[in-house]
Amino acid sequence: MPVPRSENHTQITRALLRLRELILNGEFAPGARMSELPLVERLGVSRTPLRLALAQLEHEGLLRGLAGGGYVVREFTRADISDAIELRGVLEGTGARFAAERGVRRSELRALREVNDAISGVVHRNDYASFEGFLELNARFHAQLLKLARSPLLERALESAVSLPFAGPGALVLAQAELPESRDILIIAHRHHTALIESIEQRQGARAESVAREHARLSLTNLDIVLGQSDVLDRLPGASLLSLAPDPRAELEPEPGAV
Amino acid sequence: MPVPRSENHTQITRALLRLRELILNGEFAPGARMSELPLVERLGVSRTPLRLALAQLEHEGLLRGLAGGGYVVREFTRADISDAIELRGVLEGTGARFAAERGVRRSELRALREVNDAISGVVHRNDYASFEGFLELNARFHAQLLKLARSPLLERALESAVSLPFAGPGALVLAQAELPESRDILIIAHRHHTALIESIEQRQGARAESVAREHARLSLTNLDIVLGQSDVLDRLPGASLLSLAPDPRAELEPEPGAV
DNA sequence: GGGCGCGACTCTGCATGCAACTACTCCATA
DNA sequence: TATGGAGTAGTTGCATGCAGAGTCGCGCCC
Repeated sequence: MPVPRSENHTQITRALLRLRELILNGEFAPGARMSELPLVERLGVSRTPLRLALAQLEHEGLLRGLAGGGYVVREFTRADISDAIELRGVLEGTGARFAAERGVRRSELRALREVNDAISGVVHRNDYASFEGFLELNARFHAQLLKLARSPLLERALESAVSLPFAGPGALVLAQAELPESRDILIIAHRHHTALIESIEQRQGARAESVAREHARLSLTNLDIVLGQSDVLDRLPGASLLSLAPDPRAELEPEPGAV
Repeated sequence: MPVPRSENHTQITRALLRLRELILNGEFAPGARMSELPLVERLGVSRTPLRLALAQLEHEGLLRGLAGGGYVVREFTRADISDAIELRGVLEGTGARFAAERGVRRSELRALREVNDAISGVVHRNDYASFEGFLELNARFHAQLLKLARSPLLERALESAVSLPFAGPGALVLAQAELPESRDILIIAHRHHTALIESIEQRQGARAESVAREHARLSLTNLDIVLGQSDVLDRLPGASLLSLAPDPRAELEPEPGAV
Protein backbone atom coordinates (compact mmCIF):
# COMPACT_ATOMS: atom_id res chain seq x y z
CA MET A 1 0.00 0.00 0.00
CA PRO A 2 2.78 2.49 0.67
CA VAL A 3 4.04 4.58 -2.06
CA PRO A 4 7.22 6.50 -2.52
CA ARG A 5 10.54 5.02 -3.42
CA SER A 6 11.58 3.92 0.03
CA GLU A 7 13.11 6.97 1.61
CA ASN A 8 14.53 9.52 -0.72
CA HIS A 9 13.93 10.19 -4.41
CA THR A 10 10.72 11.88 -3.37
CA GLN A 11 10.10 15.49 -4.26
CA ILE A 12 9.94 16.34 -0.58
CA THR A 13 13.45 15.06 0.01
CA ARG A 14 14.71 16.79 -3.09
CA ALA A 15 13.23 20.09 -1.98
CA LEU A 16 14.47 19.59 1.57
CA LEU A 17 18.06 18.90 0.64
CA ARG A 18 18.22 21.67 -1.93
CA LEU A 19 16.56 24.20 0.36
CA ARG A 20 18.88 23.37 3.22
CA GLU A 21 21.83 23.72 0.92
CA LEU A 22 20.63 27.08 -0.39
CA ILE A 23 19.99 28.48 3.06
CA LEU A 24 23.28 27.25 4.48
CA ASN A 25 25.11 28.66 1.49
CA GLY A 26 23.72 32.06 2.28
CA GLU A 27 21.45 32.41 -0.71
CA PHE A 28 18.82 33.92 1.56
CA ALA A 29 19.51 36.61 4.09
CA PRO A 30 18.29 36.09 7.66
CA GLY A 31 14.75 37.35 7.94
CA ALA A 32 14.12 36.92 4.22
CA ARG A 33 10.70 35.61 3.44
CA MET A 34 10.58 32.17 1.86
CA SER A 35 7.79 32.75 -0.61
CA GLU A 36 6.52 29.60 -2.20
CA LEU A 37 6.09 30.61 -5.81
CA PRO A 38 9.67 31.77 -6.39
CA LEU A 39 10.92 28.62 -4.68
CA VAL A 40 8.73 26.50 -6.92
CA GLU A 41 10.44 28.00 -9.91
CA ARG A 42 13.88 27.69 -8.40
CA LEU A 43 13.60 24.13 -7.10
CA GLY A 44 11.47 22.66 -9.83
CA VAL A 45 9.04 21.04 -7.43
CA SER A 46 5.40 21.77 -6.88
CA ARG A 47 4.01 23.72 -3.97
CA THR A 48 2.73 20.65 -2.14
CA PRO A 49 6.06 18.92 -1.45
CA LEU A 50 7.68 22.32 -1.01
CA ARG A 51 5.31 23.08 1.84
CA LEU A 52 6.23 19.85 3.56
CA ALA A 53 9.91 20.65 3.21
CA LEU A 54 9.40 24.13 4.63
CA ALA A 55 7.56 22.71 7.62
CA GLN A 56 10.38 20.24 8.15
CA LEU A 57 12.95 23.03 8.07
CA GLU A 58 10.95 24.92 10.64
CA HIS A 59 11.15 21.91 12.93
CA GLU A 60 14.87 21.77 12.33
CA GLY A 61 15.12 25.37 13.38
CA LEU A 62 16.44 26.86 10.17
CA LEU A 63 13.17 28.61 9.42
CA ARG A 64 10.77 30.47 11.61
CA GLY A 65 7.03 30.39 10.94
CA LEU A 66 5.23 33.71 10.80
CA ALA A 67 2.02 34.22 12.72
CA GLY A 68 0.12 35.08 9.58
CA GLY A 69 1.57 32.23 7.57
CA GLY A 70 4.75 31.82 5.60
CA TYR A 71 8.31 31.35 6.75
CA VAL A 72 11.41 33.46 7.14
CA VAL A 73 15.03 32.46 7.50
CA ARG A 74 16.10 32.40 11.11
CA GLU A 75 18.99 34.38 12.44
CA PHE A 76 21.43 32.97 14.94
CA THR A 77 23.39 34.84 17.54
CA ARG A 78 26.55 33.89 19.29
CA ALA A 79 24.41 33.01 22.30
CA ASP A 80 22.40 30.60 20.17
CA ILE A 81 25.53 28.79 19.07
CA SER A 82 26.83 28.69 22.59
CA ASP A 83 23.55 27.34 23.92
CA ALA A 84 23.25 24.78 21.15
CA ILE A 85 26.70 23.41 21.87
CA GLU A 86 26.08 23.40 25.61
CA LEU A 87 22.78 21.65 25.00
CA ARG A 88 24.48 19.04 22.88
CA GLY A 89 26.96 18.50 25.69
CA VAL A 90 24.13 18.03 28.15
CA LEU A 91 22.40 15.46 25.97
CA GLU A 92 25.55 13.61 25.05
CA GLY A 93 26.48 13.68 28.71
CA THR A 94 23.17 12.09 29.56
CA GLY A 95 23.78 9.44 26.93
CA ALA A 96 27.21 8.67 28.35
CA ARG A 97 25.77 8.51 31.85
CA PHE A 98 23.04 6.15 30.70
CA ALA A 99 25.64 3.92 29.11
CA ALA A 100 27.67 3.86 32.31
CA GLU A 101 24.70 3.28 34.55
CA ARG A 102 22.99 0.68 32.43
CA GLY A 103 26.06 -1.18 31.36
CA VAL A 104 27.28 -2.04 27.91
CA ARG A 105 28.50 -5.17 26.18
CA ARG A 106 32.15 -5.92 26.05
CA SER A 107 32.00 -6.03 22.27
CA GLU A 108 30.48 -2.58 22.05
CA LEU A 109 33.20 -1.13 24.23
CA ARG A 110 35.80 -2.84 22.09
CA ALA A 111 34.34 -1.33 18.93
CA LEU A 112 34.41 2.10 20.55
CA ARG A 113 38.03 1.62 21.53
CA GLU A 114 38.94 0.66 17.99
CA VAL A 115 37.52 3.87 16.62
CA ASN A 116 39.34 5.85 19.26
CA ASP A 117 42.61 4.08 18.45
CA ALA A 118 42.13 5.04 14.83
CA ILE A 119 41.64 8.63 15.94
CA SER A 120 44.90 8.38 17.81
CA GLY A 121 46.53 7.75 14.46
CA VAL A 122 45.22 10.81 12.67
CA VAL A 123 45.74 13.07 15.66
CA HIS A 124 49.47 12.68 15.53
CA ARG A 125 49.84 13.30 11.85
CA ASN A 126 50.17 16.84 10.71
CA ASP A 127 48.43 17.38 7.38
CA TYR A 128 45.09 18.98 6.69
CA ALA A 129 43.60 15.68 5.58
CA SER A 130 44.01 14.36 9.08
CA PHE A 131 41.39 16.85 10.22
CA GLU A 132 38.92 15.43 7.77
CA GLY A 133 39.84 11.95 8.89
CA PHE A 134 39.27 13.02 12.45
CA LEU A 135 35.86 14.42 11.51
CA GLU A 136 34.67 11.12 10.11
CA LEU A 137 36.08 8.99 12.91
CA ASN A 138 34.76 11.43 15.49
CA ALA A 139 31.29 11.19 14.00
CA ARG A 140 31.48 7.41 14.13
CA PHE A 141 32.63 7.50 17.73
CA HIS A 142 29.75 9.72 18.77
CA ALA A 143 27.22 7.66 16.84
CA GLN A 144 28.39 4.46 18.48
CA LEU A 145 28.49 6.09 21.89
CA LEU A 146 24.94 7.31 21.48
CA LYS A 147 23.76 3.80 20.72
CA LEU A 148 25.13 2.63 24.06
CA ALA A 149 22.63 4.80 25.89
CA ARG A 150 19.85 2.49 24.70
CA SER A 151 17.38 5.33 24.63
CA PRO A 152 15.50 6.04 21.40
CA LEU A 153 14.02 9.18 22.91
CA LEU A 154 17.43 10.54 23.74
CA GLU A 155 18.56 9.81 20.21
CA ARG A 156 15.66 11.78 18.84
CA ALA A 157 16.30 14.69 21.16
CA LEU A 158 19.97 14.80 20.30
CA GLU A 159 19.24 14.46 16.62
CA SER A 160 17.09 17.56 16.64
CA ALA A 161 19.52 19.42 18.84
CA VAL A 162 22.46 18.95 16.48
CA SER A 163 20.48 19.76 13.37
CA LEU A 164 21.27 23.43 13.76
CA PRO A 165 24.29 24.85 12.06
CA PHE A 166 27.42 24.98 14.21
CA ALA A 167 25.83 22.67 16.77
CA GLY A 168 26.98 19.29 15.51
CA PRO A 169 30.05 17.54 16.86
CA GLY A 170 33.08 18.73 15.02
CA ALA A 171 31.17 21.55 13.42
CA LEU A 172 33.94 24.03 13.99
CA VAL A 173 36.83 21.60 13.73
CA LEU A 174 37.67 22.51 10.17
CA ALA A 175 37.51 26.18 11.01
CA GLN A 176 39.75 25.68 14.00
CA ALA A 177 42.14 23.68 11.86
CA GLU A 178 43.84 26.85 10.76
CA LEU A 179 44.47 28.07 14.25
CA PRO A 180 47.81 27.35 15.89
CA GLU A 181 46.20 25.50 18.80
CA SER A 182 44.24 23.29 16.44
CA ARG A 183 46.33 20.17 16.98
CA ASP A 184 45.97 20.52 20.74
CA ILE A 185 42.21 20.35 20.41
CA LEU A 186 42.39 17.01 18.62
CA ILE A 187 44.71 15.63 21.27
CA ILE A 188 42.36 16.77 24.02
CA ALA A 189 39.37 15.35 22.19
CA HIS A 190 41.11 11.99 21.94
CA ARG A 191 41.83 12.13 25.64
CA HIS A 192 38.17 12.86 26.31
CA HIS A 193 37.16 9.84 24.27
CA THR A 194 39.53 7.68 26.26
CA ALA A 195 38.13 8.99 29.51
CA LEU A 196 34.60 8.34 28.27
CA ILE A 197 35.38 4.72 27.46
CA GLU A 198 37.08 4.30 30.79
CA SER A 199 34.26 5.79 32.82
CA ILE A 200 31.62 3.77 31.01
CA GLU A 201 33.65 0.63 31.54
CA GLN A 202 33.93 1.33 35.24
CA ARG A 203 30.29 2.45 35.43
CA GLN A 204 31.18 5.91 36.62
CA GLY A 205 28.08 7.75 35.47
CA ALA A 206 28.86 11.16 36.89
CA ARG A 207 32.33 11.15 35.39
CA ALA A 208 31.07 10.05 32.01
CA GLU A 209 28.51 12.84 32.01
CA SER A 210 30.89 15.61 32.97
CA VAL A 211 33.55 14.44 30.53
CA ALA A 212 31.04 14.38 27.68
CA ARG A 213 29.94 17.90 28.56
CA GLU A 214 33.45 19.19 28.60
CA HIS A 215 34.09 17.37 25.36
CA ALA A 216 31.28 19.24 23.67
CA ARG A 217 32.66 22.52 24.96
CA LEU A 218 35.74 21.91 22.85
CA SER A 219 33.68 23.18 19.95
CA LEU A 220 33.27 26.39 21.86
CA THR A 221 36.95 26.84 22.59
CA ASN A 222 37.90 29.16 19.81
CA LEU A 223 34.44 30.24 18.81
CA ASP A 224 35.11 33.93 19.25
CA ILE A 225 38.38 33.69 17.34
CA VAL A 226 36.67 31.89 14.47
CA LEU A 227 33.80 34.34 14.48
CA GLY A 228 36.30 37.15 14.23
CA GLN A 229 38.08 35.76 11.18
CA SER A 230 35.54 36.31 8.47
CA ASP A 231 37.71 34.58 5.87
CA VAL A 232 37.62 31.35 7.84
CA LEU A 233 34.04 31.81 8.88
CA ASP A 234 32.68 32.34 5.41
CA ARG A 235 33.82 28.93 4.34
CA LEU A 236 31.53 27.32 6.88
CA PRO A 237 27.96 26.53 5.93
CA GLY A 238 25.44 28.79 7.54
CA ALA A 239 27.84 31.63 8.19
CA SER A 240 25.45 34.10 6.61
CA LEU A 241 22.83 33.27 9.22
CA LEU A 242 24.91 34.71 12.02
CA SER A 243 24.20 38.11 13.42
CA LEU A 244 27.51 39.56 14.40
CA ALA A 245 25.76 42.20 16.46
CA PRO A 246 26.82 42.36 20.10
CA ASP A 247 25.36 39.64 22.27
CA PRO A 248 21.73 40.64 22.81
CA ARG A 249 21.66 38.80 26.10
CA ALA A 250 23.80 41.55 27.61
CA GLU A 251 21.31 44.28 26.81
CA LEU A 252 18.39 42.15 27.87
CA GLU A 253 19.70 42.14 31.38
CA PRO A 254 19.10 45.50 33.08
CA GLU A 255 20.57 44.41 36.36
CA PRO A 256 24.07 43.16 35.76
CA GLY A 257 24.24 40.95 38.80
CA ALA A 258 21.70 38.56 40.22
CA VAL A 259 18.88 39.27 42.61
CA MET B 1 0.32 38.66 2.09
CA PRO B 2 0.00 36.15 4.90
CA VAL B 3 -3.09 34.18 5.20
CA PRO B 4 -4.59 32.17 7.98
CA ARG B 5 -6.38 33.62 10.93
CA SER B 6 -3.37 34.34 13.08
CA GLU B 7 -2.57 31.04 14.68
CA ASN B 8 -5.40 28.62 15.04
CA HIS B 9 -8.72 28.31 13.23
CA THR B 10 -6.85 26.75 10.37
CA GLN B 11 -7.72 23.29 9.14
CA ILE B 12 -4.25 22.11 10.08
CA THR B 13 -4.78 23.10 13.70
CA ARG B 14 -8.22 21.59 13.74
CA ALA B 15 -6.91 18.30 12.39
CA LEU B 16 -3.95 18.38 14.73
CA LEU B 17 -5.97 18.91 17.88
CA ARG B 18 -8.61 16.40 16.95
CA LEU B 19 -6.08 13.78 15.90
CA ARG B 20 -4.09 14.17 19.07
CA GLU B 21 -7.25 13.84 21.08
CA LEU B 22 -8.32 10.72 19.22
CA ILE B 23 -4.95 9.05 19.60
CA LEU B 24 -4.62 9.90 23.28
CA ASN B 25 -8.13 8.65 23.90
CA GLY B 26 -7.16 5.30 22.53
CA GLU B 27 -9.24 5.41 19.38
CA PHE B 28 -6.34 3.86 17.52
CA ALA B 29 -4.36 0.91 18.73
CA PRO B 30 -0.57 1.18 18.77
CA GLY B 31 0.79 0.13 15.41
CA ALA B 32 -2.46 0.95 13.66
CA ARG B 33 -2.00 2.54 10.30
CA MET B 34 -3.22 6.12 10.00
CA SER B 35 -4.64 5.97 6.49
CA GLU B 36 -5.51 9.33 5.08
CA LEU B 37 -8.84 8.67 3.42
CA PRO B 38 -10.63 7.32 6.51
CA LEU B 39 -9.25 10.21 8.53
CA VAL B 40 -10.49 12.67 5.95
CA GLU B 41 -13.98 11.34 6.46
CA ARG B 42 -13.65 11.28 10.21
CA LEU B 43 -12.12 14.71 10.70
CA GLY B 44 -13.89 16.57 7.95
CA VAL B 45 -10.72 18.13 6.59
CA SER B 46 -9.07 17.59 3.27
CA ARG B 47 -5.99 15.49 2.74
CA THR B 48 -3.66 18.47 2.37
CA PRO B 49 -3.97 19.90 5.91
CA LEU B 50 -4.30 16.36 7.26
CA ARG B 51 -0.90 15.51 5.87
CA LEU B 52 0.64 18.50 7.59
CA ALA B 53 -0.95 17.49 10.86
CA LEU B 54 0.31 13.93 10.51
CA ALA B 55 3.83 15.18 9.88
CA GLN B 56 3.55 17.40 12.96
CA LEU B 57 2.46 14.46 15.08
CA GLU B 58 5.40 12.47 13.85
CA HIS B 59 7.70 15.24 15.06
CA GLU B 60 5.92 15.19 18.39
CA GLY B 61 6.59 11.49 18.61
CA LEU B 62 3.02 10.23 18.70
CA LEU B 63 3.28 8.75 15.21
CA ARG B 64 6.03 6.87 13.47
CA GLY B 65 6.65 7.27 9.77
CA LEU B 66 6.88 4.10 7.68
CA ALA B 67 9.70 3.63 5.23
CA GLY B 68 7.33 3.25 2.33
CA GLY B 69 5.14 6.17 3.32
CA GLY B 70 2.28 6.49 5.72
CA TYR B 71 2.21 6.62 9.50
CA VAL B 72 1.41 4.27 12.36
CA VAL B 73 0.61 5.00 15.98
CA ARG B 74 3.65 4.65 18.16
CA GLU B 75 3.82 2.35 21.12
CA PHE B 76 5.44 3.37 24.36
CA THR B 77 7.13 1.15 26.87
CA ARG B 78 7.79 1.74 30.52
CA ALA B 79 11.39 2.47 29.54
CA ASP B 80 10.19 5.18 27.18
CA ILE B 81 8.23 6.89 29.93
CA SER B 82 11.14 6.59 32.31
CA ASP B 83 13.55 8.02 29.75
CA ALA B 84 11.19 10.83 28.82
CA ILE B 85 10.85 11.92 32.43
CA GLU B 86 14.57 11.63 33.03
CA LEU B 87 15.18 13.63 29.88
CA ARG B 88 12.80 16.31 31.04
CA GLY B 89 14.67 16.44 34.32
CA VAL B 90 17.95 16.85 32.49
CA LEU B 91 16.63 19.72 30.39
CA GLU B 92 14.85 21.45 33.24
CA GLY B 93 17.98 20.98 35.28
CA THR B 94 19.97 22.69 32.57
CA GLY B 95 17.49 25.53 32.55
CA ALA B 96 17.74 25.93 36.31
CA ARG B 97 21.52 25.86 36.08
CA PHE B 98 21.48 28.50 33.35
CA ALA B 99 19.27 30.69 35.51
CA ALA B 100 21.63 30.30 38.45
CA GLU B 101 24.77 30.87 36.41
CA ARG B 102 23.50 33.77 34.35
CA GLY B 103 21.60 35.52 37.07
CA VAL B 104 18.01 36.61 37.19
CA ARG B 105 16.18 39.79 38.05
CA ARG B 106 14.90 40.34 41.53
CA SER B 107 11.39 40.78 40.19
CA GLU B 108 11.46 37.47 38.38
CA LEU B 109 12.54 35.66 41.50
CA ARG B 110 9.78 37.39 43.43
CA ALA B 111 7.17 36.27 40.91
CA LEU B 112 8.47 32.73 41.19
CA ARG B 113 8.25 32.87 44.95
CA GLU B 114 4.67 34.09 44.78
CA VAL B 115 3.62 31.11 42.69
CA ASN B 116 5.39 28.79 45.07
CA ASP B 117 3.67 30.40 48.06
CA ALA B 118 0.34 29.82 46.38
CA ILE B 119 1.33 26.19 45.93
CA SER B 120 2.04 26.05 49.63
CA GLY B 121 -1.61 26.89 50.16
CA VAL B 122 -3.08 24.10 48.07
CA VAL B 123 -0.59 21.54 49.31
CA HIS B 124 -1.91 21.71 52.85
CA ARG B 125 -5.55 21.41 51.94
CA ASN B 126 -6.95 17.96 51.57
CA ASP B 127 -9.55 17.83 48.81
CA TYR B 128 -9.20 16.52 45.29
CA ALA B 129 -9.55 19.99 43.82
CA SER B 130 -6.30 20.97 45.43
CA PHE B 131 -4.53 18.54 43.14
CA GLU B 132 -5.93 20.33 40.14
CA GLY B 133 -4.95 23.63 41.67
CA PHE B 134 -1.48 22.28 42.18
CA LEU B 135 -1.34 21.19 38.56
CA GLU B 136 -2.05 24.67 37.28
CA LEU B 137 0.26 26.45 39.69
CA ASN B 138 2.97 23.88 39.06
CA ALA B 139 2.71 24.46 35.33
CA ARG B 140 3.03 28.21 35.88
CA PHE B 141 6.05 27.71 38.11
CA HIS B 142 7.80 25.59 35.54
CA ALA B 143 6.96 27.97 32.72
CA GLN B 144 8.33 30.94 34.63
CA LEU B 145 11.40 28.99 35.68
CA LEU B 146 12.10 28.05 32.09
CA LYS B 147 12.00 31.69 31.05
CA LEU B 148 14.76 32.45 33.52
CA ALA B 149 17.17 30.29 31.55
CA ARG B 150 17.09 32.87 28.75
CA SER B 151 17.65 30.22 26.12
CA PRO B 152 15.18 29.93 23.26
CA LEU B 153 16.89 26.78 22.07
CA LEU B 154 16.47 25.12 25.43
CA GLU B 155 12.82 26.10 25.43
CA ARG B 156 12.35 24.44 22.07
CA ALA B 157 14.15 21.30 23.16
CA LEU B 158 12.12 21.03 26.34
CA GLU B 159 8.91 21.75 24.51
CA SER B 160 9.44 18.82 22.20
CA ALA B 161 10.60 16.62 25.05
CA VAL B 162 7.45 17.11 27.12
CA SER B 163 5.12 16.70 24.16
CA LEU B 164 5.01 12.98 24.71
CA PRO B 165 2.30 11.50 26.89
CA PHE B 166 3.29 11.01 30.53
CA ALA B 167 6.37 13.16 30.05
CA GLY B 168 5.03 16.57 31.03
CA PRO B 169 5.40 18.00 34.50
CA GLY B 170 2.61 16.81 36.69
CA ALA B 171 1.55 14.25 34.10
CA LEU B 172 1.03 11.54 36.66
CA VAL B 173 -0.03 13.79 39.53
CA LEU B 174 -3.73 13.18 39.09
CA ALA B 175 -3.11 9.46 38.88
CA GLN B 176 -1.00 9.55 42.00
CA ALA B 177 -3.68 11.57 43.75
CA GLU B 178 -5.48 8.40 44.70
CA LEU B 179 -2.48 6.82 46.30
CA PRO B 180 -1.97 7.16 50.04
CA GLU B 181 1.43 8.84 49.62
CA SER B 182 -0.01 11.39 47.23
CA ARG B 183 0.03 14.31 49.66
CA ASP B 184 3.65 13.62 50.49
CA ILE B 185 4.60 14.07 46.86
CA LEU B 186 3.07 17.54 46.74
CA ILE B 187 4.90 18.52 49.90
CA ILE B 188 8.18 17.29 48.49
CA ALA B 189 7.52 19.07 45.20
CA HIS B 190 6.94 22.31 47.06
CA ARG B 191 10.18 21.80 48.92
CA HIS B 192 11.97 21.24 45.62
CA HIS B 193 10.57 24.49 44.28
CA THR B 194 11.81 26.31 47.34
CA ALA B 195 15.25 24.79 46.95
CA LEU B 196 15.27 25.79 43.29
CA ILE B 197 14.49 29.40 44.08
CA GLU B 198 17.10 29.42 46.80
CA SER B 199 19.84 27.92 44.65
CA ILE B 200 19.13 30.26 41.76
CA GLU B 201 19.17 33.21 44.12
CA GLN B 202 22.52 32.16 45.50
CA ARG B 203 23.82 31.28 42.05
CA GLN B 204 24.43 27.66 42.95
CA GLY B 205 24.22 26.14 39.49
CA ALA B 206 25.10 22.57 40.38
CA ARG B 207 22.54 22.48 43.17
CA ALA B 208 19.84 23.97 41.00
CA GLU B 209 20.50 21.38 38.33
CA SER B 210 20.45 18.38 40.63
CA VAL B 211 17.35 19.59 42.47
CA ALA B 212 15.49 20.07 39.20
CA ARG B 213 16.45 16.58 38.11
CA GLU B 214 15.25 15.04 41.33
CA HIS B 215 12.11 17.11 41.07
CA ALA B 216 11.30 15.58 37.69
CA ARG B 217 11.88 12.13 39.12
CA LEU B 218 8.91 12.72 41.41
CA SER B 219 6.77 11.87 38.41
CA LEU B 220 8.50 8.53 38.35
CA THR B 221 7.96 7.77 42.01
CA ASN B 222 4.88 5.66 41.81
CA LEU B 223 4.99 4.90 38.12
CA ASP B 224 4.94 1.15 38.56
CA ILE B 225 2.09 1.35 41.05
CA VAL B 226 0.07 3.52 38.68
CA LEU B 227 0.86 1.26 35.76
CA GLY B 228 -0.39 -1.66 37.77
CA GLN B 229 -3.76 -0.12 38.60
CA SER B 230 -5.51 -0.26 35.28
CA ASP B 231 -8.58 1.55 36.64
CA VAL B 232 -6.49 4.59 37.49
CA LEU B 233 -4.34 4.26 34.40
CA ASP B 234 -7.19 4.13 31.95
CA ARG B 235 -8.36 7.54 32.98
CA LEU B 236 -5.10 9.07 31.80
CA PRO B 237 -4.75 10.18 28.20
CA GLY B 238 -2.54 7.94 26.15
CA ALA B 239 -2.91 4.91 28.37
CA SER B 240 -3.78 2.77 25.38
CA LEU B 241 -0.41 3.52 23.82
CA LEU B 242 1.46 1.70 26.54
CA SER B 243 2.78 -1.77 26.00
CA LEU B 244 2.54 -3.52 29.32
CA ALA B 245 4.84 -6.23 28.08
CA PRO B 246 7.91 -6.81 30.23
CA ASP B 247 10.58 -4.18 29.80
CA PRO B 248 12.21 -4.98 26.47
CA ARG B 249 15.46 -3.49 27.65
CA ALA B 250 15.97 -6.50 29.89
CA GLU B 251 15.90 -8.93 27.02
CA LEU B 252 17.96 -6.69 24.81
CA GLU B 253 20.85 -7.04 27.17
CA PRO B 254 22.42 -10.50 26.89
CA GLU B 255 25.08 -9.82 29.46
CA PRO B 256 23.39 -8.78 32.69
CA GLY B 257 26.39 -6.88 34.02
CA ALA B 258 28.68 -4.47 32.26
CA VAL B 259 31.79 -5.18 30.27
C1' DG C 1 -0.60 69.27 0.75
C1' DG C 2 -1.72 65.65 3.81
C1' DG C 3 -4.54 62.00 5.41
C1' DC C 4 -7.85 58.50 4.83
C1' DG C 5 -10.34 55.11 2.35
C1' DC C 6 -10.98 51.93 -1.26
C1' DG C 7 -9.35 48.80 -4.66
C1' DA C 8 -6.28 45.61 -6.57
C1' DC C 9 -2.52 42.45 -6.25
C1' DT C 10 0.00 38.88 -4.15
C1' DC C 11 0.54 35.25 -1.23
C1' DT C 12 -0.92 31.27 1.33
C1' DG C 13 -4.42 27.69 2.71
C1' DC C 14 -7.27 24.23 0.99
C1' DA C 15 -9.53 20.83 -1.97
C1' DT C 16 -9.43 17.59 -5.50
C1' DG C 17 -7.98 14.84 -9.52
C1' DC C 18 -4.51 11.92 -11.40
C1' DA C 19 -0.79 8.77 -11.48
C1' DA C 20 2.40 5.52 -9.63
C1' DC C 21 3.71 2.05 -6.60
C1' DT C 22 3.15 -1.69 -3.37
C1' DA C 23 1.02 -5.43 -1.16
C1' DC C 24 -2.36 -8.84 -1.16
C1' DT C 25 -4.94 -12.40 -3.22
C1' DC C 26 -6.22 -15.77 -6.38
C1' DC C 27 -5.30 -19.01 -9.80
C1' DA C 28 -2.54 -22.00 -12.43
C1' DT C 29 1.20 -25.07 -12.82
C1' DA C 30 4.89 -28.04 -11.26
C1' DT D 1 0.47 -29.11 -1.82
C1' DA D 2 3.53 -25.46 -2.54
C1' DT D 3 5.25 -21.85 -5.23
C1' DG D 4 5.27 -18.37 -8.56
C1' DG D 5 3.08 -15.01 -11.31
C1' DA D 6 -0.32 -11.88 -12.61
C1' DG D 7 -4.08 -8.96 -11.63
C1' DT D 8 -6.44 -5.87 -8.68
C1' DA D 9 -7.35 -2.78 -5.10
C1' DG D 10 -5.89 0.44 -1.99
C1' DT D 11 -2.77 3.76 -0.67
C1' DT D 12 0.16 7.82 -0.90
C1' DG D 13 2.74 11.45 -3.64
C1' DC D 14 2.16 15.26 -6.55
C1' DA D 15 0.25 19.03 -9.27
C1' DT D 16 -2.96 22.53 -9.97
C1' DG D 17 -7.08 25.47 -9.52
C1' DC D 18 -9.69 28.34 -6.54
C1' DA D 19 -10.79 31.26 -2.73
C1' DG D 20 -9.82 34.22 1.18
C1' DA D 21 -7.01 37.38 3.72
C1' DG D 22 -3.62 40.94 4.26
C1' DT D 23 -0.99 44.68 2.45
C1' DC D 24 0.47 48.12 -0.57
C1' DG D 25 -0.53 51.84 -3.50
C1' DC D 26 -3.26 55.18 -5.63
C1' DG D 27 -6.76 58.44 -5.79
C1' DC D 28 -9.95 61.40 -3.74
C1' DC D 29 -11.52 64.41 -0.30
C1' DC D 30 -10.78 67.61 3.37
